[in-house]
Amino acid sequence: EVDCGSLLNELCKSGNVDEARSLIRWMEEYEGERFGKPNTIMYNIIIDGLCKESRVNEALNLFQEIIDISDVITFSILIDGLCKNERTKEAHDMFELMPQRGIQPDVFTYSSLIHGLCSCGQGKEAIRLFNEMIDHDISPDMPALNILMDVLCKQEMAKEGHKLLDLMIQRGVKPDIITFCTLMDGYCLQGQMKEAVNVFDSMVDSGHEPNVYSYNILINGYSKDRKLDEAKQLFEDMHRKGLTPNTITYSTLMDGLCKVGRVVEAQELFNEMQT
RNA sequence: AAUGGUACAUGA
Repeated sequence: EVDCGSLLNELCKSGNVDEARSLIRWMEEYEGERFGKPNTIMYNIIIDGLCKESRVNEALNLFQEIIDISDVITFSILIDGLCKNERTKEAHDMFELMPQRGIQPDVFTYSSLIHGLCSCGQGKEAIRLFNEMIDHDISPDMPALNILMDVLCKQEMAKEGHKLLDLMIQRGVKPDIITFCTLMDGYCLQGQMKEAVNVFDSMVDSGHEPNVYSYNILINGYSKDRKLDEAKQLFEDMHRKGLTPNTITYSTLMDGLCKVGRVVEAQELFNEMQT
């Protein structure tokens, strides 16, 4: 059973959802002879695999077939899948149908929907849901807090986000590198580079080695603020730390340079990137 | 120890 689940998982994660699906069909057919019935976990693996390939309709069809054995994970997978394919309305509907099936949303379900709503500009509703989650005595874990941080930041409420960070520290919850990066990006979005750099420093102080995300975020902040010398400086710092810039690093910096007319430097970067 | 959620750029 467990090994079969692992196999299905391997297949899905390596882009062979169809193989995994046939395997399940096979199990359904030979049920009782060699194997037992496929269980909820196995179906969840397939449904998630389909969603991750943007085949949400197929995922929904399979869901209809196995709705009687679906669980909170099945719902979370579908809500996430719908949201990531710009179908937040349906995700929301599905969320509201859960209690009718006797399934209560958990922190993953809320997080998926909150994140989805935030990504399609429904920050207010996202915040309302976060509060609803708290009211239901579901305590936010690190990813859930990071998602809330992102919601606040994308609403240009970096200052509120900063309060959330302080609150976490005060309560003995150790923010992770994503918490810091998300807040840095929030300050960058509002053009508050001094604050962003402050967060970068507190990130380092709390023992997190900056990664490519941390640098990309600050480089982007400076670029958008037309401070290309600072941005280039960070690009150098990054090298000195032994970090390898990625495509995002290059396109961020090249875009910034182009937009202030430093096209030659952008071209140089482009050449460097090819090697 | 089989399944779900979180951070960065450009472009249409």
